[in-house]
Amino acid sequence: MRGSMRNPFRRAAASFVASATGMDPSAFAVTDPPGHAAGDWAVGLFPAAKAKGANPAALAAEAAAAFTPRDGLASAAAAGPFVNFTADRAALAAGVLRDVEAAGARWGGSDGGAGRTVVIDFSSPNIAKHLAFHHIRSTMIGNALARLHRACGWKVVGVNHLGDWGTTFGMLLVAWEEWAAPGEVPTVDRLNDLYVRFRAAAKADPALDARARARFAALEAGDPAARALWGEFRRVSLEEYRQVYDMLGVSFDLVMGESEFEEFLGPAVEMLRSKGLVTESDGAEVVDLSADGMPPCLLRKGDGATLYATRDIAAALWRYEHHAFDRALYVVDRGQALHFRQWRRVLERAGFPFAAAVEHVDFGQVRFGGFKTGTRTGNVIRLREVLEEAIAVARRKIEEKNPGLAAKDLVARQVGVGAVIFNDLSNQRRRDVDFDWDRMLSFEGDTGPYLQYAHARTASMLRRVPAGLPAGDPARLLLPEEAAVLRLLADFPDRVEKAAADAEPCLVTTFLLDLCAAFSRWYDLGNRDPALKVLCEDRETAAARVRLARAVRATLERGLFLVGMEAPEEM
RNA sequence: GUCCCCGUAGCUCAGUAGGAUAGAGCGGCUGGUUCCUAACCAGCAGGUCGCAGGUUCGACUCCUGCCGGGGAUACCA
Repeated sequence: MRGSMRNPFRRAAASFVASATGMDPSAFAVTDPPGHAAGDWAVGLFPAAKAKGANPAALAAEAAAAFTPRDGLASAAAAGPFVNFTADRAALAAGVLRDVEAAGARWGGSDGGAGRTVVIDFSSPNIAKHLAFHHIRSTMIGNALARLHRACGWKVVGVNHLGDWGTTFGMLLVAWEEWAAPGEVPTVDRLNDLYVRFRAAAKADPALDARARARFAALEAGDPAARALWGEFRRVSLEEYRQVYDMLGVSFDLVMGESEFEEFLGPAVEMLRSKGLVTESDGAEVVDLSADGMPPCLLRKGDGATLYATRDIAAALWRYEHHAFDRALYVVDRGQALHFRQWRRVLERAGFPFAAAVEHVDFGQVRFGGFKTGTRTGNVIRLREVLEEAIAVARRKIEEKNPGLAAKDLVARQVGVGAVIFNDLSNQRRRDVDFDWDRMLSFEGDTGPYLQYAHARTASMLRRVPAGLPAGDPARLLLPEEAAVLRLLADFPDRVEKAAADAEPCLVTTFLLDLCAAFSRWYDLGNRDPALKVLCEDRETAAARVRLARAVRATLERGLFLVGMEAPEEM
């Protein structure tokens, strides 16, 4: 955790050490002592030792000796080169509860992004195909980043940039015209099959590819029949996707297809040409990037058709023109890293100041049975199928564990979908993921349902809070297990901010796991000793613990929301 | 060939400003439920942090090389 953090206790620790050594607080990292046995927070004196050429242990001893209680810190003790700080327990509880309660629904957020706009390109499937399981990656990472940025005060424009243009649609037109039954109404299922069938057929008969190119050319030229059919393909795809997005709880501010950028492609190429960036190579128009150690960026094929890079350049220009972003995130798998490096370099070379604000938020690929999944290889698991299976498993669990539950179907959806979402967001996004049904459908251990379960337990407990409890004095929260929970709660705003800044949702999911573990340990104390229950006999103590439980519940709900998960009250 | 990512416990992963005995979950073995929801908690076993050098007072973390896995590498996206 950095010195510029918002956690007031960490700040206090850093600023004390800074004042004791005459340095800037930002020079010091505030860490967690191993197992928190020696204190709540620790500061290593290494930076000061380096600056002064002194022994860090001596500096730590000196600083600890000079410590007087302040800002919620009760004591400081040197341990080798570290100073370990222990919170004043009552002040820790009072400070954290006050912050959580005062922030209300905005807890964890900030106004750090106020006045700034971020455009987030996510999900962005190619239409006329199923949403495959791997689409969950861009969709849920992007959705989490959108929510995280909003929580940090940014204006967010979430864009679903549909792949609805290109020679693929020439193939589909040919396939449909060739193989569809008279009067047949297209479905995504059917289109997906036709696409696969076409590719197989084209292997044997190259003439089909030529026809596909011709049909796409007709589509581009505005051929009414081609346009109408394409429009129908697009419509049924969007309807199918809408259902899956609804299941996932995902929405967009803008749904735009590549087709809509058609008119900007020519001008974009001309603009680059006017800047002297376009050269001809083997009949194609390219931006030479050999000086940057990269292959050329192709703008136009030999036959004059534009490419992916052309469209992304035009789209970036459009987005800056219409949304004047301060940050633009492209949540796209790592396989396209070179494309995005080239694209960004072209924007830089063209002299656009916003080129520095665009980021490829890359993520690892999904593999199944050792192979990359994808429509082209036929190694496809449908996202919808995974979600439905998870919901079914959740439904069975509910029947087994909580048969009296009222809204079984609703909760089964929340939990099943939550399990799948959490599974995707629980690791660093850059890691490749192996699709594994057992892990996906596991509801125990470090899983989404574990988080939701902890939330449901707090909610359930809070429903039983007796009337007329006193206000709740934080000074009653003196158990070490309570301190552990409070320490974590105090870190929540920093984690949210860092997750947005690093575009890394797993900073929130791993935080939530830590919080749940700390909460569960605290809660479990009541199984051994009724006096350690939240709702214990002593009304003063119960009142204080209820406040802490409410803070935990609020943080779990908020954290789950930020990563795109539901927080059921019962399960 | 070149470039990028990864390599931490049997499995899946945290550990990311270089700092105190490397932490979880799963799986295995032991315990805990007259219950604020056990979808939980506690304990035990399990590690040459891929290998070899280097920088440093100090390296899982930074640098170099090697090995292993994955990806990318101009007219697909």
